[in-house]
Amino acid sequence: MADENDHYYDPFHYNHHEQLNHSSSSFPFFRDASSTQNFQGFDHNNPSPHTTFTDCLHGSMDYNTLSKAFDLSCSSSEVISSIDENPKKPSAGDHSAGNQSTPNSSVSSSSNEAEAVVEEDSTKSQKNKQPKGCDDADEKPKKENKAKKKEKKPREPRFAFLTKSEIDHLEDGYRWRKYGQKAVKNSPYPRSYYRCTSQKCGVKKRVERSFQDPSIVITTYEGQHNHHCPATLRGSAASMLSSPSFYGSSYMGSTLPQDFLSQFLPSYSQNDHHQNPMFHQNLSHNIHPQPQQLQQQQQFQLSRDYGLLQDLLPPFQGKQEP
DNA sequence: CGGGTTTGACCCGCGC
DNA sequence: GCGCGGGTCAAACCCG
Repeated sequence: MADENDHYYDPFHYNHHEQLNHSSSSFPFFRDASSTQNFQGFDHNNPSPHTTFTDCLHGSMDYNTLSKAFDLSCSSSEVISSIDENPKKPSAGDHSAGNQSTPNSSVSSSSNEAEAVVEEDSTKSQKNKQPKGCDDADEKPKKENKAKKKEKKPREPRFAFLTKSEIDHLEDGYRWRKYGQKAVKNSPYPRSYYRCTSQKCGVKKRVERSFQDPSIVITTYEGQHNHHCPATLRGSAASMLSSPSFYGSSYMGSTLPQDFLSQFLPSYSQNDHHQNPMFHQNLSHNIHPQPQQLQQQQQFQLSRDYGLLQDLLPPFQGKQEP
């Protein structure tokens, strides 16, 4: 397997050379591949040297800083850790993370509403790069596609976040087409797979509900839109992220690579974000323009417990060791 | 009728 | 090698 990928996808790595080069500074949510799964080691009292957010800081921020960064006024989403799908990861402390039953509930300082994380791409995602159907040729002889699939594309960046909402598929300004749904192991809630309907856009999105807290939706974006947002930004995710409370947060603003944001946020533009009407709106209002959805969408009660985050993730994401 | 959703089958990587 | 599980395909179906 791709040992070359051993150090996971790292937002700074990822396309360092391409889009995020200037962001080499620091991305708050970046989690080093070497770090373990999810938020496991993320212990307040003991910010594990090999884990989670602290890793993101690149020394430029401390835990408190991060916490502040997450202290978003009214976002409805909470970005979680990278979904560590990379099983080969040394299990050092993995199990701790996996212990959903024993979250570090003691942690407390972060009243974050949104936590963004670029999630390392799993090796699995690679196989997806060459969709079977994409070869116009034959539809049936899928086996023939194998050869083609061999070509490994660079991992797409992933960006996951949690959203407290009763709506599974949140508006984000882009149009998505659902192409699959799978049951999630150890979770009563299925995972839905969406693809951007734009022809040349290969951005994918996974949506699943936390098995721990059904009110929380875990949304994972993969890839970058190569087109403009077809619709006015309305989505919670985008709204949240592009809102002043997120982007403009004291720390976020300086740490979140704008390019990165623009990759995922339809309307976001480092040049015009202040012109974006959504940008001025309170998140609580712009999350869902539709009254109905507005009602359904709940304001996220920011968990101060990072441990909760790991709790929210289905076990597989942590690939914790048995 | 076009576009989106559902859903079973299939593919493939990984762990055992 | 086998089974598991995530991810994708694509036919059937649904809906405006």
